Amino acid sequence: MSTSIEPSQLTAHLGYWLRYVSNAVSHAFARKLESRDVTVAEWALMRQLYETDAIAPSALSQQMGVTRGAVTKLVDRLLAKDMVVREDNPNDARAQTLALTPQGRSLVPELSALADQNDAEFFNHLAVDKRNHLEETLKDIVRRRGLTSIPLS
Amino acid sequence: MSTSIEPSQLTAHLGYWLRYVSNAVSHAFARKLESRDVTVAEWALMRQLYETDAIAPSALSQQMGVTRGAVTKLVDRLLAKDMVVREDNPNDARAQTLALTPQGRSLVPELSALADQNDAEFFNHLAVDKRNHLEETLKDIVRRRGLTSIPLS
DNA sequence: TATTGTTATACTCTATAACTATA
DNA sequence: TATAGTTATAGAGTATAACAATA
Repeated sequence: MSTSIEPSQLTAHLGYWLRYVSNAVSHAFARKLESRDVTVAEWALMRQLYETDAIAPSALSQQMGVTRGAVTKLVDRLLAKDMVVREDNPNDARAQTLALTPQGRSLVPELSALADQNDAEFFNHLAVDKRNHLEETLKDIVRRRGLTSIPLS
Repeated sequence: MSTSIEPSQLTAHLGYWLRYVSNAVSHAFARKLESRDVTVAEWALMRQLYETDAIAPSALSQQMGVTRGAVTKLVDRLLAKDMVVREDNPNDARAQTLALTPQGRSLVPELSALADQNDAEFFNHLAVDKRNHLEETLKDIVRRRGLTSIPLS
């Protein structure tokens, strides 16, 4: 089922289209998040914390697929916004745990609604089974990511 | 078909997974491109030029879904690397046309091979029909992008 | 020695908006 | 006035690598 969007076999790469769509979706989402003074990466972190409250930064970095340094920076920002708390681990003076503040926790559903709205703009025209397919396929790739190289430094 | 990756309805967003996977794929690809001294965005531009040689920067920016300013910067870099040429349009002194140099053109298949290799790492475990589905769905979204907001400034 | 988290540094990618030259 | 392209500025997002503290 070739279309005018695919003029050459040489340049038909899934990674390319993935990046193209992801950039557009994330950019539109960033605009929506501006109203709540949250960035996309901050949202991703809060979303993860919402699920696994409380968690060590190192574990979070692995779940998010980014470095510990990146987590440090995001958390610094979210601390300043009173969205998360950082606590020392009494059992290991090197370790910490992160958790959402009540304020942060209550914001997540609002952000989630914006994400739903953003999703709708980009994916609602797809048939339901196509949408589900896309979701399953993406998660399938995530499950496999151990096989490939994501920075964990 | 719920899995441990989806612990909450509240946080099941396609945009989230798209970004997660896209980041991982692009990062791994960036590492591969380093050996040719090309970045991912430069590759995207060269890929587009490969298909529509020669083209105006403004048209290219629309095809790529980025601003004209972004194209200017990428082209500046690719000029320095002798990958593209920038020519004045004799019919309109404001306009230009961009094209790949012979060197740039000959590099594209090499980069394409790296992209294939990268795709393989992330998508080969998927059944063929799932992979095709993913590609079609992504292109489907791109076709619709006129409906949503991509910066064109 | 290994691990946890931080920090310094440096990119890439991209936008916004003002600007210049031309139409 | 409108359009083509440039530029100045800024910020998000992220990595790498060295570091300090602790285990």
